[in-house]
Amino acid sequence: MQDTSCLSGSKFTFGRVFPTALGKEPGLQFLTSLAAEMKSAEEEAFPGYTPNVSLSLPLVRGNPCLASQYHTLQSSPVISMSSCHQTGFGLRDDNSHHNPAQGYYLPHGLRPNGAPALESPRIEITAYHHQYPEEEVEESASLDQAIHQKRGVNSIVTLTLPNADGYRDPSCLSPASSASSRSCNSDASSFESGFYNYDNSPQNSPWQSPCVSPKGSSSLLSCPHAPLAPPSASPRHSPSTSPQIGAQAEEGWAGHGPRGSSRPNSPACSGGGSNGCGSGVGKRKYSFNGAPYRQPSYTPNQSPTPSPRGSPRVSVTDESWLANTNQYTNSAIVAAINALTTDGVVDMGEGIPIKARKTNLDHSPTMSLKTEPGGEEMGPGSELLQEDYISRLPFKKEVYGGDFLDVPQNPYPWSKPKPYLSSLPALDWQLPSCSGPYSLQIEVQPKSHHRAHYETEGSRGAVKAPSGGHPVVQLYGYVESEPLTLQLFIGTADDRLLRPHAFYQVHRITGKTVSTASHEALQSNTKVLEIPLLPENNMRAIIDCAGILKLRNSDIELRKGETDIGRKNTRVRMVFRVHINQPNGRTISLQAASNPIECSQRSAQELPLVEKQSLDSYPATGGKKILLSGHNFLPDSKVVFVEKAQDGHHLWETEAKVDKDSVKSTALIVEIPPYRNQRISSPVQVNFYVCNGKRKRSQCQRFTYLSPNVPVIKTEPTDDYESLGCPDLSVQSNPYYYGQPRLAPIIPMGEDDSSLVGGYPPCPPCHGSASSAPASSTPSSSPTLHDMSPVAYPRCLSTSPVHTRAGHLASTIHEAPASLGQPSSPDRGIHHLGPHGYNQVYSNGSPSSSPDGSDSSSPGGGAESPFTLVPPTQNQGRCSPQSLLPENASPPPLAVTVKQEPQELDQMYLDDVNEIIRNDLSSISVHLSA
DNA sequence: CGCCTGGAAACATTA
DNA sequence: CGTAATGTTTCCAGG
Repeated sequence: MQDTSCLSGSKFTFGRVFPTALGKEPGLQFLTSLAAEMKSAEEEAFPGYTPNVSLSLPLVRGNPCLASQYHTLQSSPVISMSSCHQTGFGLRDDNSHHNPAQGYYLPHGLRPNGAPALESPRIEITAYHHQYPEEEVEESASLDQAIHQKRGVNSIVTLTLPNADGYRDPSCLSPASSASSRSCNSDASSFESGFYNYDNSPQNSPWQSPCVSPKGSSSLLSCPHAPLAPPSASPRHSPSTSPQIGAQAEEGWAGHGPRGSSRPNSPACSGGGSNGCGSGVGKRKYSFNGAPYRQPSYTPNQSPTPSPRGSPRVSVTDESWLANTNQYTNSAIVAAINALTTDGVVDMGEGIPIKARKTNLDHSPTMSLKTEPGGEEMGPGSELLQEDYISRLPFKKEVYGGDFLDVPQNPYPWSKPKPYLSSLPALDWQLPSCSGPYSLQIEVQPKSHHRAHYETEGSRGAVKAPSGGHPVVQLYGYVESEPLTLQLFIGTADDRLLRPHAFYQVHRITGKTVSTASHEALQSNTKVLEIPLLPENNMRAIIDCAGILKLRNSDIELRKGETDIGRKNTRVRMVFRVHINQPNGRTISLQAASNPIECSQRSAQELPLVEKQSLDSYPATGGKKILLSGHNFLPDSKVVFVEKAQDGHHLWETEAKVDKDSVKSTALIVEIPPYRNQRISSPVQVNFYVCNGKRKRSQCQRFTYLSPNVPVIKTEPTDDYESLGCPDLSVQSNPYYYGQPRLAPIIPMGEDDSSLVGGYPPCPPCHGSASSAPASSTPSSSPTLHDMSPVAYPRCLSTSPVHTRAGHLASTIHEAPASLGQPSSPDRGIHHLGPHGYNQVYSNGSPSSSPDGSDSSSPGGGAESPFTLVPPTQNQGRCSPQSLLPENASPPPLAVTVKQEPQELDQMYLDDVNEIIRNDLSSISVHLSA
């Protein structure tokens, strides 16, 4: 089933893009095919095409929807990506550049039409971007905001949606789910889903056709649906959320003051997963029960969260630095806006509800955005800004628009909108951690466990480092005297592409014990903590101001567009971003994600966690002992080695011998079991996990069996591997990647590869601290991903991944758009699903330079947008700079790396979740198909 | 008094 | 359908 669903999902999503690939082949083939296709596609699409960049952007836009979709897809996508990478790499050397890009692009590709997207995309994209940014709110209010957003409080209409949507939806299934959800939910989500759905469902059609077209992104807008959606959405929203208070109330859904009343059922529902929608809906309703639910906390006005408005800004400091940042960004922003406006506007207009538009219009002027004093206006002000963006952005607009409209009232001051945000890449985009001389690294990783607090609880403090201190992030290679802003948000830690976590939000911690100034902002429903990176501090920041807030599963799942399931989805990563303006007007955006952080009290106490392993590879003969370091190991813990085929099928599974005498809660010695085939000619990658019981498994860790004769590094072999069923193999020296192939792929590509990075392969795990987890690389950067687990989405991988990627891709594209031109990128995008997807688009500005600029992007384009993308090469971002270096050295291996991908291993764990998701997807897909 | 926490009861779902 | 195993969310209490 899952498979099916997945597949279907994928199809939907990007089906167009490479439907065949996805749809057709499930497992390995899937990858393989993808790769092939990718190549072909690329070729086709862009035969000559260069890479790039530009395209990507477009895609993105086009797909805002896509994004959503992909989100959903994501999981699977990953895999694809990998394949892509491989392909890319292998295949194209020529393209190599492209490849990378491709990877990134893939997503675009995802968009099926990618191409189309390209065109329009620009606009759309822009909007897209903007949207997010727009949202930002500042301050503490953020919480509220966040909440609102999530809940839709704000808005009006769809409050919810927006949030959800935000990235999430997209990711999620939205499409698929959306469909279902819609049905279920009804409108509410609709608007969001609107886009998503539209995309999705329609997508099939729509996308491809209409939407896809250029504006795809705008699709929302552009798409008739979109517009419609909004309306409907609004309604929904309204219903659900009503505006502010009302909304809250609604949101409050749950109402219940004390839990007593009833908790919302949510979670469980989610569990239901598939039903999800239906149930979800139901749930919510139930939850609504009238009770006001907790509003208290969030209610808008009140400031729900602790952070009161006041605090937010609190420190002058914050503002000041903010100001700085803004300043410089402003120009860029403005430019972007203008650009955006153009395209976006138009579309937007259509898509957007009247109200929204109005606002937009009004605001538009906004450019000033930044400014906005805000005042209470916050609502307004922020909205304004947003609106602008919104207008541009299809969905958001809608969403926000609606929200905004309603919102106006928001009492919160959120604040000031930071204009510049708007132009920034969406939070679900995958960005590299290194670009050119710059490298964003997590010098000190956060602890693997951090109990998140509920809104009903007081803060549980800032995330800490294993040493007792706090995480530390540093930007290397920046020699300017101008301070920068480090953004922090809570991202997912599953095997899908990194994206904002729907069930967790960063929580700003203030107080005498906090030495780092921070400021909250909202970006597409995701709270973003902005921390100053000062030259005087060597561009290093101690993150002692960030806690993690847990949102109730039921609340989130009820959202219209939300497709993710909260149950057992308790791992997160801290995601850091920095945007560096370049003299040429472009902006380089870097991202680094931390190792996974388990946020559930119970899971943290019971689930085994492998942070380090003394050996990552060994000859197939096995027999050697490995020391595993981590937590929650028990005398009866078991270590299971598994090998899965690309399609997720188990090829081999065996329990390794554990030295029970040496077992400690934090260490365990296991003997490497002999591989099933002692005559492998190339490295075979397998996974292993620690199991304390049926439902208590650690995430999968990677391990590579080497050919007795061959050295590890080999390259490629993909095929072989594939045949074996092994996902990756090799190369990886990095142990951890697993996660997502994406990483690997990385590639240099980039647009230019230029970037340096490109050259490098993905960075391995560099994380600074890395020590701990293996960090896999996650897409984002981080290494860590590991398997966290759970999340499983495994099976779907194939499918899902797609989605995801798409999403990412999209994102990538966005940036690109700006710079790159649309064109090419798009194409590529399409092709490349690339796992990498990430890479981004941005990359180079070159693009911008080039062509795109003009064209394409108009919207946000390059010019406008400030950023350029970076090339990410490594998309993964993660690379740690340092690591990178090394790796670079080893680059070759890289290639290899790419292959890998996916590991679906984890999936097993995830299964629960995955299944659910799948089910949802399947249903969705079904709908779609229908 | 308020922030942090660790623990755990009360609920909810899933097996 | 009842029960056990799991998970989530809300409370409590101590530092």
